[in-house]
Amino acid sequence: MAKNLVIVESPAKAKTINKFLGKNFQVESCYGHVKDLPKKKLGIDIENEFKPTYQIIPGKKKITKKLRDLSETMEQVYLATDLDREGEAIAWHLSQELEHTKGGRIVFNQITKEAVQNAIKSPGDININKVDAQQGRRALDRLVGYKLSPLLWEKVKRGLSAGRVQSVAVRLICEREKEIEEFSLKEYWTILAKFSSPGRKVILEAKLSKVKDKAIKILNEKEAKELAERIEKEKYKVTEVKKEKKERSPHPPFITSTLQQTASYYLKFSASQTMKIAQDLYEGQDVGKEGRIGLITYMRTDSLRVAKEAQLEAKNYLKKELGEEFIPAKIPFYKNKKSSQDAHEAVRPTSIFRTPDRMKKYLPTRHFKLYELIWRRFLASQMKKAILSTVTVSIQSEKYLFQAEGKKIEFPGFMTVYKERGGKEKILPPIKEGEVLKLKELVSEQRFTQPPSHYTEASLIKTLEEKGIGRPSTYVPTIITIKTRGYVGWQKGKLIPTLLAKVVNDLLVDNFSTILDTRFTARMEEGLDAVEEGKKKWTILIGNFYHQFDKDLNIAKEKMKNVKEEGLQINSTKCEQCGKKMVLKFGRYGAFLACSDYPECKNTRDISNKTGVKCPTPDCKGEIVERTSKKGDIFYGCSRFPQCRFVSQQPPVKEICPHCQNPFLFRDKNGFICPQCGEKTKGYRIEELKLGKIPYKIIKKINANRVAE
DNA sequence: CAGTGAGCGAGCTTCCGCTTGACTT
Repeated sequence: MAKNLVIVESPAKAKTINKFLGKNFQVESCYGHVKDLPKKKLGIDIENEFKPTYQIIPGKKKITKKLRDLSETMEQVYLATDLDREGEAIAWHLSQELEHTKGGRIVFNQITKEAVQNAIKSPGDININKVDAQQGRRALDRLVGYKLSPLLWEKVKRGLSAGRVQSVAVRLICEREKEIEEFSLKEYWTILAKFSSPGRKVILEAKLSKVKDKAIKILNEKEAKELAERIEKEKYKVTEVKKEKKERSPHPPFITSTLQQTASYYLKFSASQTMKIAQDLYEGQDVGKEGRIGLITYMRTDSLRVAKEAQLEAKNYLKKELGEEFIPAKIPFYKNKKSSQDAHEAVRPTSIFRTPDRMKKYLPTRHFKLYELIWRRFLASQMKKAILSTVTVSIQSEKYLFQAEGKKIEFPGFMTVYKERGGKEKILPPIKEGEVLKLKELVSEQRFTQPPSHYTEASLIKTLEEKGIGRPSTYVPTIITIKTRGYVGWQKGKLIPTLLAKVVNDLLVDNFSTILDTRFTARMEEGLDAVEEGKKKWTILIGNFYHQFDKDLNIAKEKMKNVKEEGLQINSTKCEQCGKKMVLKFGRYGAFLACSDYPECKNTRDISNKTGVKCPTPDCKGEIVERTSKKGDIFYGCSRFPQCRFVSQQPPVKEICPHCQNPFLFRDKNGFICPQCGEKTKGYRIEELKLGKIPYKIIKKINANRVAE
């Protein structure tokens, strides 16, 4: 029987460490937090120095009892929870619930035999300042969440929620939407020339970049045509061939946020899919002789740190498999962000020698793809920089400057295993300074300045992470929460704020500007750091915050618009029964218009965003309206539903049909489709003309961003 | 890919952060 108990947070970690410690040790997991504030009550005694009431989390009673019973039979009990704030609090909670914790508090931030054995040799005490920082964080989140949410139940709709993280996330999404709505597209044109070198078959494509030493600015088709005519009349020669060498460094290994972003970009995984699959890889897969083994390190981390052992292994692998020339002179070091809690390593393969090729037959497709991505990213991070050479060719006439850019990989370095965006080579034909060129063809292309894009899960997580809002374990749950509350809808992977989100966000920003500030969390963290350093009591920190918050709350209770009772006037729609104003309210099925004279007049009306687009169904007199499904997906359907059942996931685009001149098109797989005549069209059309002696093409774009209002 | 909110009223909704396995349909 083992004499000593070691408690860690994750069962997979327990299993690994069990192997390191031998027969005298039993390693068990507490599965995260075991105690917390009660769910149904505030659990913070505001009158009494914010004294928290903790209870064993209902679902954790069994595991807590198991650990307590075990602790009775053990000589030493070591608390080996994570070394971050939350881990310290878990250790503290465990120390309250167990028979004894004589072994003490031990910490390690990488799961290697040496690190764990060293930790056992030098136990310490629970760091109460760190625990207090956690208590401060917990209390603040509870106060904000459990005071703001009920205010919203009273003022807007039952079941709503607000919090330090989710409300800022919603704010970001709302503000981005506003920028997009306010963006006005500006048309501009580019001109591309194809040159040939006399006597050779070489064709060089170059972009017009300057007119009489000034940057080009072509605003419309007429200007483009006039310019093309003048360009055609001049003589051209190569005035400069500029070569440069550039180094490109590999990305650091993955942390949770970058893993989610990159898997979204390359593999089209949702953030929660990525986490689920990564969890499977972490917990272990059956891989032949080795049996069931964890393939990657822990996937919820904010640290770029890599165990020395893993770096040496990577070096060995490179030496054996790729060659010494890929090994950098110095072992790479990636510096963490200030906000990193550094409890776990970066996400990396547990052994670089378990190559994706070898693992392939043991893994389902998606698991394989994610493993390969993690494996490549890590190996790349341990490799030499790539060296690229660029060449810029300038072709000039008296008035015009054209430029062509080429790119060549001189030494691929890390790019051998990890391809990047924009990493493609473009080789220009050999060309010398002073060479006279002949203009063969001109192409004018219509373009539009593009509005900022909607947030996706991945880009929202990126922004939150950059601002230090939320933690690796909460990015996915936060997104799920704001979706289930009805604050955001889906449209092709884009996060679109609902009317509800906009109304709630305006109320919160107006009344609680401090908390809704994107820098609020960073400021809170500074305060918590002071607590952790023993410079400030957590109760004073929270007291200062609550003092102002309570004032804001009281003002808001008085003055905040009660949308639930009065509704919100959003347009000049009149009630067709009594002539009074119709106002916006939020019901079980989303937003609707109600008569402002309720309860005297009980008239209600559906709200839908009109697009001004005719229904494409033959003989249907309906109009396309934007709607939201039960699941929160945004779609476009006929206003005559259920008589007409036309639906489209694609929004109508404000572009003229080249066939019938109907002013709206829908997006289609390969381009666009006209709702009036059914004509399919690509995303552009090309007009071919003759300009003097040379062919001249005009490419006009269909701008998919010009969504009909 | 969507059909409904307001008859009445008791009881209830909610935060962020740490971790998965044990439930039923």
